[in-house]
Amino acid sequence: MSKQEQERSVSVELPDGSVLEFDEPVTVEDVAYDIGPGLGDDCRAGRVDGELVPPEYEITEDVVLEIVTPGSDDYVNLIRHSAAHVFAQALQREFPEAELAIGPWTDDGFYYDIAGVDIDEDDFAAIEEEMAAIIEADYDIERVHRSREDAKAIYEDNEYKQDVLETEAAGEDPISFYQQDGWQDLCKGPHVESTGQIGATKLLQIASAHWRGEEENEMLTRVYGTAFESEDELEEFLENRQKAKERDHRKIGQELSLFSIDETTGPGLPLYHPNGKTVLNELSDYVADLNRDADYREVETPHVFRTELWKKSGHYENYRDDMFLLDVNDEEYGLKPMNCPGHATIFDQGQWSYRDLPVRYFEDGKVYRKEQRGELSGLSRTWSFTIDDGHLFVRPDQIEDEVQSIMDIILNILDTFDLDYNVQFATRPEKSVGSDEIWERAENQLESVLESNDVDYDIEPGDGAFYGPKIDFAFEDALGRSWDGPTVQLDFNMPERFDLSYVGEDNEDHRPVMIHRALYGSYERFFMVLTEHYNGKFPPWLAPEQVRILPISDDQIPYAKQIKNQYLGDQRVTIEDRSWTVKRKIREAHDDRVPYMLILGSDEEDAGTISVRDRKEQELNDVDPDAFVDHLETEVDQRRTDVTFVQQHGN
RNA sequence: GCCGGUGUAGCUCAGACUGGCAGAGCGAUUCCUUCGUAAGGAAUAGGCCGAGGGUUCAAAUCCCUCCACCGGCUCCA
Repeated sequence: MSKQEQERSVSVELPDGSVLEFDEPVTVEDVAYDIGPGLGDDCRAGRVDGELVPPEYEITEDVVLEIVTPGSDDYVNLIRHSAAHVFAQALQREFPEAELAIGPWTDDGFYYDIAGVDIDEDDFAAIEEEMAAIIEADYDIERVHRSREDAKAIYEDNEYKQDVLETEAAGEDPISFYQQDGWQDLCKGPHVESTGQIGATKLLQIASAHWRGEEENEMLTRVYGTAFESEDELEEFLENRQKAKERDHRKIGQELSLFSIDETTGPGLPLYHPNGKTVLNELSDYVADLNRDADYREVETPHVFRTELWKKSGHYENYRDDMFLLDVNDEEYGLKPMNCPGHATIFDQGQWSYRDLPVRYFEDGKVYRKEQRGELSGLSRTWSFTIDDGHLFVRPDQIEDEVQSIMDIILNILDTFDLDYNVQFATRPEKSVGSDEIWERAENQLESVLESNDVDYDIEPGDGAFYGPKIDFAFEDALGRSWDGPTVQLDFNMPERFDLSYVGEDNEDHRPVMIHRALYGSYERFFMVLTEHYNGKFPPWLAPEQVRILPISDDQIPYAKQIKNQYLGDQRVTIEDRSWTVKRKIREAHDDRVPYMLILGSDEEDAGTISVRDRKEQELNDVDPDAFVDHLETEVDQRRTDVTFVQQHGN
């Protein structure tokens, strides 16, 4: 290192905002010791400008630094990274022929991609036993550097590690390795100091992945696992994981008879049962109200069109392989994969003045897309689904206002359902139509709305639709997988293709801009998200069965009918008339997640009252039926999430 | 589409490795019970063991092909 460089100084900003100045060279560990000797001793890694690095990492420019110590949030990532190594070592003890690819930590654990070995989950026990032995032995985990030449020799027979040497580690010499107990792995760290510091670890599942995530590359075996500082945290994680599985919409969908997908009727083609359709209808009514309030006009288009339409729109060119095509009298038709070309055609039937715009259409439009077979899954990925699809035809000067008002509706909806979400702003993809100027303009307009609404969002470069940039709202399912929901997409392309126009103030023809927007996204997916979000306990306004009346004995069935007819004509109410014990009736109602049970015995009948029990196991006796009905109607009208009658009317 | 796993009663699952009468619990039906807060009792019915082909004296079980589902990867207008 030259003198000149040594004299250079770097500034290091710490999480509390303070800034320290150092002369180069300085490492993460040096900084830690500079702050305090205790911190220096505890320093296990650093997060430098967002990236996790080992203590020896040399800081060569101004950075933001967080010191990682046992107990800090990042420390679990070191544990998981080291657990991945322990797994790999254990694997190779059991299966010496196993070839290692890469083994990073993830949000909730780690994985290791391996090749050359045929294992399944039955092998986990043996490998975990070996892992436990390695952890028990508490081997030191040491970072060593080997020459590029040595590294190449070590991985002579491992094409994956060679690939890593040529890519991630390109230009590096020496190469960073970590070793424990004589076993080593090419790795840039960071890790914990010894295998004994891995508090608890478990292998979770076996899967597969293409090398480097490229479809043309070969398939590797991927073993997922997790690790924590303590056994308790692992237990908690496993419990949560189990609970999440219980919330799976496919399971709840069957339990509550919401929907089914039948092998005979076809894959990815959901059949909605009465209970599911009730929820869908409520959802549809809700957005129909919002749409009418925002001056949308409802339209309807058929499920099948001539493919001429998609040749015109450009979808045919891009997606014909994923469309369901039909031969009708030697003409090609296809099930519609999108609603927008139909809506554009409707717009094109009219003559429009600049004063008529924006024109806003909406339709609950069922579309059909032949998704990859391996992707079909419950309601999250289907061949047929319904989009609450809106298309706006606007003047260029109206874009921002319109996108803003769509934003308002979406944020309002998300609030109604109390949903967590992530927002992505997706920009121009490689395969796209439209000029540079058009794209830039569209992207700027969307981003400006995001900024002015103070929405947190990630930019996804190149992830936009082929016709325009978009804003996507994504939800996570019970298993942590992310799915797109609401969306706003600008489209400067389709108006061109359909030669849409309006007459401007200047009496000349002008090109409108099209905005595609969905509030739920697809009903299927949104239904899935809600089912899992509520764990099947739908808010009263959505619940397929809002009230179940439980007569104590058959003698009260007439009274039950009377209560239902007299007070609950507008609600979804059933009477449990099976000759079961009361205990059994209550248990069943809880299992069915019915918001409210009305329990009617001779006491209630004599007094003309009801006993109300809610699904939160709260109960109130001697209730005036009118008071209950009023409350329920309010909960439904206000689309409240919680059932609150008992706590609000109890003592 | 790719890799791996799994398909047995309405549901959850045993049986499969090692071929030899297709099972359990829940649910359903019928009867008894009429019940006061999370499963009352008894009996009965219920199956092309995903589909097709093969091996075998004999196939839920072994082999092949296909279909569907599950997990992951890739894709996703």
